[in-house]
Amino acid sequence: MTPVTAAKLTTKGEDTRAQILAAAVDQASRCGFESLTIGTLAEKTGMSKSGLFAHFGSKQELQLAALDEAARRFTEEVFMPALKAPRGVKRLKALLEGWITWPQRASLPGGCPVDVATRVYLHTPGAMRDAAIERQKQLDRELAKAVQLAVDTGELSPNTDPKQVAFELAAIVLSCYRMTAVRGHDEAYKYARTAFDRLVEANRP
Amino acid sequence: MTPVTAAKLTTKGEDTRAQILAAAVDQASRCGFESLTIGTLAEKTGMSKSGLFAHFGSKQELQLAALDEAARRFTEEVFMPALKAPRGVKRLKALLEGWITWPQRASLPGGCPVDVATRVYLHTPGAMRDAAIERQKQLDRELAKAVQLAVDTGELSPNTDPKQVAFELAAIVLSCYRMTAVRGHDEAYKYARTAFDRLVEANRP
DNA sequence: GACAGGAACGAACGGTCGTTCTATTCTGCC
DNA sequence: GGCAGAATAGAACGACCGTTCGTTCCTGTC
Repeated sequence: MTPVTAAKLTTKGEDTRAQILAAAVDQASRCGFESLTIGTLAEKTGMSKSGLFAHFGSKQELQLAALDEAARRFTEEVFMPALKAPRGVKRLKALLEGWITWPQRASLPGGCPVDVATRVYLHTPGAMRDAAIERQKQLDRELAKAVQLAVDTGELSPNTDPKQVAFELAAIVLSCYRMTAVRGHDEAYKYARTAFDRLVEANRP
Repeated sequence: MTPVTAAKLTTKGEDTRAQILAAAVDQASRCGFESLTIGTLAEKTGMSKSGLFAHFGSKQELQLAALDEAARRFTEEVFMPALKAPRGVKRLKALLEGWITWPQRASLPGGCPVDVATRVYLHTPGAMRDAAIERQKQLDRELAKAVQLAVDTGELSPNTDPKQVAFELAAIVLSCYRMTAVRGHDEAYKYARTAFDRLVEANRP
């Protein structure tokens, strides 16, 4: 019964661990990282609590692993694709589009899981909070870099403060997520795109 | 031992209830509404679990009451003071200032509790989610009204879409809260104020 | 001072949580 | 094919959760 279509790249343990994490990210996106109970997750994956637990050793490790997995997916499904767009404003636009539409595309009904994690743990000191903040810092740096490239191409004014624009880009995304829940996707996307256009326009040379 | 400094305006029950809610808002702001356990709150107020519980009848009622109380405070401490500023851009500015600095001023280390509640319950259906979303809708309406006044005074272009500007104002606040946690108050305020100025400038007649 | 009603307490409930332990099944390697 | 070790199961634990119940205390009224 061993699959012959591919050479074995992972042990069984790594495989189930990946399955668990996929379910965990889904669950965390749906109902927040706080809702990541061992029991629920065990039921969802058809495992026993103890069997699942053994893969992580503690609930915190499970949560941290789920956060890592979510961040990995964000990089893979939002950030990397945007790099295919030519550097400059087009790439910023691709980044925004990917970012705001990702939850819908990736069937993450709770919205960007990293965002969810940050929201939940921002004010409760601990390892999860530290990890979430670190992710956000990293994101800020990447965002500012992408803005700087748009300055370098001459599409944005040399006086542009990349960190300021990164702040406003994040602002658009956060407000978009909020409005998605309050008024639905369509309206949220519309406002976000208009805000982006105005942000770019305001920083033209 | 009855206080004689004032006529009795509240019964003892109402008084302790208010004390409980004050502690609840503080706790919710610190660690999120999910952390509002009966036991923790009882310990914090020096009451017994059952004595505290009797005031609300269920945990959900307690949470809803705490959300109401937080919203009431927001209205009282952020929205109403801003109405003292002359209608138009100055009032918008006052609103933003009050909004972003409120958590610090009111010793709400977890940030605006209504925002925290929205973040936590946005994706978990139930009464708390409904209540939080209703608050946000209400806030959007008030924001758009305030923007409309700035159009009426001629400070903003007649072509201005008040809902769009309200979206971007909320965006600034959300990004400011995020950055407060990531990089501290000073930097967050600076970016927020710059973003506000740009937003106003972009909508000049 | 007796009394009624609200306010608060203390103990206990069933349930779920994360975690631990031991036992069993499965997998990969010689 | 057999064996070591990983992977999983099952039962049980102490802690805490929200909630209930009966009792006690306080407060205002006659």
